[in-house]
This record gives sequence, C-alpha cells and structure tokens, in this order.
Amino acid sequence: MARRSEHTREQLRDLMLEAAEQLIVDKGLAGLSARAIARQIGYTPGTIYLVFANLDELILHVNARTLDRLRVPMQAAVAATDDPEQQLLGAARAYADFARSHPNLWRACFEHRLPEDVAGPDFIDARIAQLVELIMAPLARVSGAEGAALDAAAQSLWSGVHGVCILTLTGKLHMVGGQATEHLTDDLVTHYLAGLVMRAAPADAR
Amino acid sequence: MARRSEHTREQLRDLMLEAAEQLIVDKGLAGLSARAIARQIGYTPGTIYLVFANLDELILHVNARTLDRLRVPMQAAVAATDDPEQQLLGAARAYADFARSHPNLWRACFEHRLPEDVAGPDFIDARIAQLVELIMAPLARVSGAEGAALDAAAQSLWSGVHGVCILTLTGKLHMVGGQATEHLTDDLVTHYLAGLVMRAAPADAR
DNA sequence: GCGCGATGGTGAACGGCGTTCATTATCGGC
DNA sequence: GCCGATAATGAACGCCGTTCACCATCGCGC
Repeated sequence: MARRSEHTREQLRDLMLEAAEQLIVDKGLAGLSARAIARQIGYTPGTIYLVFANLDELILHVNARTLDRLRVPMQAAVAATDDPEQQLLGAARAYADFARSHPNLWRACFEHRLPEDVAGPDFIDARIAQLVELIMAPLARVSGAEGAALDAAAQSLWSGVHGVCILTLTGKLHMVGGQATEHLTDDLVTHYLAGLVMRAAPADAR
Repeated sequence: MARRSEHTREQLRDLMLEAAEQLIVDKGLAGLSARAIARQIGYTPGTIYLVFANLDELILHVNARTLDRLRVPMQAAVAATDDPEQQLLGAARAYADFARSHPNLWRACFEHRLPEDVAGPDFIDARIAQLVELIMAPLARVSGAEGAALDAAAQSLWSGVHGVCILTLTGKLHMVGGQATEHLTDDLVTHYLAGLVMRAAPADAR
C-alpha cells in the first residue's frame, strides 16, 4: 500500500474525470459514486479527496467538459450558413441532437443539484453564457432586436429548446400524439422566430 | 412496541405523504428519506414499506398531488377570459407562478428519476396530459391548427414555458442581463403565438 | 551507501441511506 | 381466557460521502 507518484496530480485528475464520465454515460448520475470511481481507476475513495474537495466538485468538472463538447456542434451549425434563421435552427437541432446522443451526460449538467446554500461555480456559468451567446448574433440579425430585448429573446428561445429536450428525453411528454424531439424544436424555433420578426417589422407596416 | 391500528392504512398513507411533502418543501428532494419521514410521523422506516412498495412510489404520489394543485390556477387562468391568447398567457403565468412559489415541490415532479428500466406510472402521465390538454382548446382557437399540428404546438409551447421556468429557477441563466421568469415566459408565449398565427393566416394572404 | 523527513495513498471508521424480515406486542373472535 | 392473525418493530445488510491517523515509499543530504 501507499504507492508513490504512480501518477501526477494532473494525471490522477484526468483519470478520475474520465472514469466519472464513463460511469455517468453508463448508468446516469445516480450510478456515480466515489467508491465506483476509485474502483475503476485502481485507487481508494480517499484519494479522490486529495484532488477534489468533494464529489460535487468532480461532477461540476465533468459537466464543464460536457458543455465544452456541446459547444462544438452548435458552433459548427452557426458557421455552416449565412442565413441567420438557418443558423438558429441548426444550433437548436445540434443542441437537441447532442442531448439525444449523450442523454446521461447532458442530463447530468442540469440534474445535478448543489446543496441549497452553495452557488454554482463561475466556470459553469461562463460555459452556459457561451452557449447563449452563440445565438445572439444571428438572433440580432433576424429580429433587429438589441439590448435587453435581445437578451430576453436569446434566453427564452434557448430555454424553450432546452425545455423541449428535457421533457421529450425524460419521457414526460409521451401522451397522445407524442412528438419527436426534433419535430418539436423545429416547431418552437420557427414559430418563435416568425413571431419575433413580425413584431420587429409587422406586415401591416409594409 | 408493535402498536396496533393506531391509524388505518389510509390515515397512515396520508400522514406519510404529508410528512414527505413537508420535507421536500423544506429541504428539497435530497432532504427526503424514509428515516426522516418515519421520524416525523412517529413510526419506524419499516412501516413505510407496509404502505408503499418503496420510496420512489411514495414520491410519485407526492408528485401526483403537486400536479393536481398546479392544475387549479392554470384552469382558473383559462376560465378567467374568453380571449384565447390571454388564456394561454394566463396559463403560462400561472405555471411560472406556481413553480416560483413552490420551487421544491415543483422541481421534485421533474427531477425525480426512476431507475433506468422502470417506466413512469399512468397516474403521473395522465396528470401531465391534463395540463397539456388545458391549453389545447385556446391554442386551436388562436391558430386554427388541429390534429398533429395542434399536438405539436401544445407540446412545444408548454415545454418551452417549462424550460424557461427550470433554467431561471435553478439559477442556470443568471448571465449578463439575466431576466425574470415572468418576463421570459411572456416573451416566449407572445412571440410563439404571433408566429403560429402568422403561419396559419399569413399577412401576405390577406 | 544510508538514514530521514516529506508525502502519496491507504483503509478503517463515522453516520447516513433504502430495504428486508424474523420477531413481538397487541388485537378480535371463540 | 386463550389463540390465531397482524401491525409494527428494530436489527441487519450492503451501500453511500467524507475524514483522518497511519504507513510505505521516495528523494535528498550526508
């Protein structure tokens, strides 16, 4: 017992994040435990606390990685065209697609709850802000909105897409005529955008 | 030990649901435990399993109650006016208001996860369907939609409002210019409806 | 070549959890 | 007044997150 320097702190950190990620992918947040991570990487639970303050912090870092990975396809969707409406549709579809392909990782980002009195760390907030900012420019272009109105549009649209993903992926919406995630995100985005554009430049005023 | 018939099964059931509800209200789903419920009602944990199959089932029944209570103000909002757009706005506001006044109960309905392989019970699905159905009639009136298109509209609109509530209430949206829940629901509903109506009867066709 | 201080890592322990079940105290009916 | 049925217990099992005294190992100074 008591090996020395088998891995550096950094290596250990990566091993733990990797193992935790795999556990979440396989069995969801509920399947994650300090003991399971330790077992997976051949250490004891105590070692985890040499690297992270507690399990919550470890999970937050897994989530940060997930949010980074989620940004890639969304960014690609925005870069794929110059039509701002298509950019927004693409981003929403990329979001929904990521959520559907990595349900447990994606859900971990939003289901994980810190203790009542602890605030989320900046490195998570910043990554969420990055995602919302991705859609700001196209949204400004289609709607002509700016300032607080633009902020509101970005937040409500993004939240809306998020809501569709959550409810369809957790099976809380499979009632009569339950619809596919993609279909509903498209419906939400196109109608919201149409309404937003109309409000900005009403047909009556043409 | 081993008191007999101090309460009937029904009374015991209600005591447990009441105690569980209070625990969730006070400390969230995470603060709920079989031992805490038992302590609260003066029984031992084992007794719970004479009434419910397991804690999950008990939580599902608390959630069913919560959904029933949520329906009341939404129904009232729909009954308060004849203008379908105002009915929809009112229902959304009622939803957001309920979520904000009973955050822990409301969140319990959506954060509680059954084991991977267990399907949600009908008595929850039915109550969610009831909520969505509340907005079907007004939505049909404003948009003229019917059939699958109407289903899709109801689901994406409701999911969207839900998403706004989740992200604002869990503090996952307090970035630059973070907006109030009510403001964002109004924004989402009005713009979505405007877009939906326009699509149904475009201004160009007038 | 050797001892020693620093330290990475351990593993046992604490108090919690959900759940099960043999056991017991109490009841209604005979 | 007994007896079978049963409501409720509480101890037990195997988990959990987290802490910490301890020790095996390393690199350094001699």
